[in-house]
Amino acid sequence: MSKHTLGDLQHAIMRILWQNNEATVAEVHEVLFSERGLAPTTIATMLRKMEDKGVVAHRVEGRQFVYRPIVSENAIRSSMVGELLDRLFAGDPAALVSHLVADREIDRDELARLRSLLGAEENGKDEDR
Amino acid sequence: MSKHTLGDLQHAIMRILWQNNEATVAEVHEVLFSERGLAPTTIATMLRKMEDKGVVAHRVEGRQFVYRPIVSENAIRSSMVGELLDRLFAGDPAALVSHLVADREIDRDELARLRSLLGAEENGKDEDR
DNA sequence: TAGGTAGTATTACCTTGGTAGTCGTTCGCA
DNA sequence: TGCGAACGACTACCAAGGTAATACTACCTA
Repeated sequence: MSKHTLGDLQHAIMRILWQNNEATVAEVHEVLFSERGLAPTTIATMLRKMEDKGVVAHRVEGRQFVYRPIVSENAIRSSMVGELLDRLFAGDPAALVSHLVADREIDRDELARLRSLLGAEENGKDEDR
Repeated sequence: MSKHTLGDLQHAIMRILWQNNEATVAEVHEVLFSERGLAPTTIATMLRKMEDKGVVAHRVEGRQFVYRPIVSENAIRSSMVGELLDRLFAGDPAALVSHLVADREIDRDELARLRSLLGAEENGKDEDR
């Protein structure tokens, strides 16, 4: 059941890898440098730690490491949402949704979209989880 | 805007305080000892750290400290759900709900409840935020 | 072929959550 | 009236996320 929880930076890195399928340290750094001015070694260190954790893997190309994600965005979402669900809402997803609504995180028109979304789910989609 | 994120133990402690309005270290320990066999000093230390963070406060009664929560469960939920929303769903609550549905975290009958819930929200509740 | 450079490896440090032992004080009871 | 129990204060560690300087290595070029 994995239990892959990612920190903020780790998630930012994953987002880049998910988008590009794979990326060198330099490529990841380029994005994260302009976004938050991080040093290249920070990215490299983080990627190594993430490889230890088993969320990414790398192959060597010339003298560069090309990293790729080995857990899907959906799997991460599932485990992190599941954890939040257990911690904050005693595992009850409906309670989470009702919080969203009560908290006005979801506004009028979003509600409409949601309602129709909830109306149309006979699609037995499995995804990779 | 607070940004009060709680760890697992911290949250477990808060749950007790929210339920009882206030509690001594011994009282919190009693619950958490039977649940996870923690030492009393662990609870005391955690409570002190939490007071530093500003999520609880204490008053002295005899030689005991009586702690009370100073942030509401709703405030914690808001900040933690908000953070997850930003991290995992680019701040889009509808995307979170749709993940819940797609992931089968929400089943048939829950969907029904939800749908009616989404139908009835003219309650301009403010809560304490 | 020597030197600069690109790029990874090592090492280090800070913070926060979690866990708990030991220390010091004080209160109540024998 | 002295001693043990109760209880908070201090101190100490570990893990993980985050951040980065420094060290090392190998390649490319003048």
